[in-house]
Amino acid sequence: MKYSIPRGTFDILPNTSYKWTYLMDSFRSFASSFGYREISTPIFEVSGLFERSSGESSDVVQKEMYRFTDRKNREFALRPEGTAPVVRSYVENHLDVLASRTKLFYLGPMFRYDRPQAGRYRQFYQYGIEFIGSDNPYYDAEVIAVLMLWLGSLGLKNLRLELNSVGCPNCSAEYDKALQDYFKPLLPQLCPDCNKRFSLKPRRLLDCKVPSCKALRGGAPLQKDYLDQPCKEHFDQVCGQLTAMQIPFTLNPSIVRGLDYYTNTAFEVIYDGLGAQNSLAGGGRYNGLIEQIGGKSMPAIGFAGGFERLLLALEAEGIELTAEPKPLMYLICLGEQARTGVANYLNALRSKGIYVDYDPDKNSLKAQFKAADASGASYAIIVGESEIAAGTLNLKNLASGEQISLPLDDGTALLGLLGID
RNA sequence: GUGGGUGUAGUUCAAUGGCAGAGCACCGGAUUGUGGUUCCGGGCGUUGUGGGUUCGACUCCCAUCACCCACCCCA
Repeated sequence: MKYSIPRGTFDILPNTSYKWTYLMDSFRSFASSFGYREISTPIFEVSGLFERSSGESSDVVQKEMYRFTDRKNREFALRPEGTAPVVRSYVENHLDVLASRTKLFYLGPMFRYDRPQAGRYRQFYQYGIEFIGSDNPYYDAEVIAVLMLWLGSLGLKNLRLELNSVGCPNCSAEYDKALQDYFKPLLPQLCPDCNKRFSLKPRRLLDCKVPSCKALRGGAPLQKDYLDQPCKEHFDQVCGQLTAMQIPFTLNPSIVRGLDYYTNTAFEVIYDGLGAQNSLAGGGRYNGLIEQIGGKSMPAIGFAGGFERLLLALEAEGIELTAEPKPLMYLICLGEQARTGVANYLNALRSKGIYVDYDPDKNSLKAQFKAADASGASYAIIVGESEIAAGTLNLKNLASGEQISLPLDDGTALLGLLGID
């Protein structure tokens, strides 16, 4: 019986896994220097956590969650996003008592039952940070800065940061009403999806892609005209902070985050040229979420980004962050006696962190040299019967062809020569 | 969930209803003690799967599965 991988998932094979490792390490160290510390939560949680936080009506909850019950009929879901679990952990472990400001980052797989597409998978990997504990607009800018500066540090150029404020529960309700007033007479001309959006999430009317719908929203009321005074001030200050940090952004009034918990600042990083799924990362403020999940009221802001799309973007710009690891040396043996005599030496080098390639099934000198070249090794170590007898080895520089003789010791002679200790 | 496209060797692709092939990769060899180039040799693969039409199907039809792309949604 042959098995195949579940739809919408992928294996990270050795020929690309090193890129993933590099990116993850890079994110870890970048976030760390801004004071964020790693948190890891389970891959599944009680379903109610996501229903309450993301919103019962959100697509993620309605049709994209992988749900299951365990033997005692408890209802769980594979996590579709990272913020709710982090906040759950924050509340459950009383991190708010330990410090008034909490800076967290996370990495890991998320799960959504979507139709797979370019840049969209059913199991996908996200990186993200969450800042909890202050409504200071500086932190909005800091969170965005971590994201933009990190992406910039990888060498990406064609990025666009789009910014909006979705207001607080008070003023956003008023805005929704204004939108409905505007669109109500236009309903017969709008697409069926927009007709659903009208009552469910009026804001979604603003980012429909149907041309006829696009044409009708020219005179729609703008969010910024409906922000109340505190929300407006907050947003202005966020913009000011970003400008001071020299992080370019564009205002986009139609940015609507898909999950219900967002308040005030909402942003998205767009990378054109990835196909339809052009959102590299997104996030925003969620001042009401912590209380909603059972903690005490705490302002917070965060973002999440997708590794798959990031890798696509890097590839699109031809950016090679790191090369596939290659062996430093290739061990060539002639004869059984040499193989036996060199086994311990091979282990000694490898134990000291030297990547040495070796294949005991290849016999001819020619085949072993071919393998050494193919492996990309810089040096060949050549040992035959006469070397064993003399207690020496030959070290050959594969690029220059230069060859010298060294003692077959515990590796110190070789490592010393190469300046590795 | 809806629509369009595509499934042939490890891979990239040929084969117009009439014998399933090539490049690359891989393995072996050209006096098992000095490589990369070159040369020679090495492929019966359920043509994604299951049905159907036909004397005959990789080719046409139906179904199904998978992948790609788009809608939707979002990372």
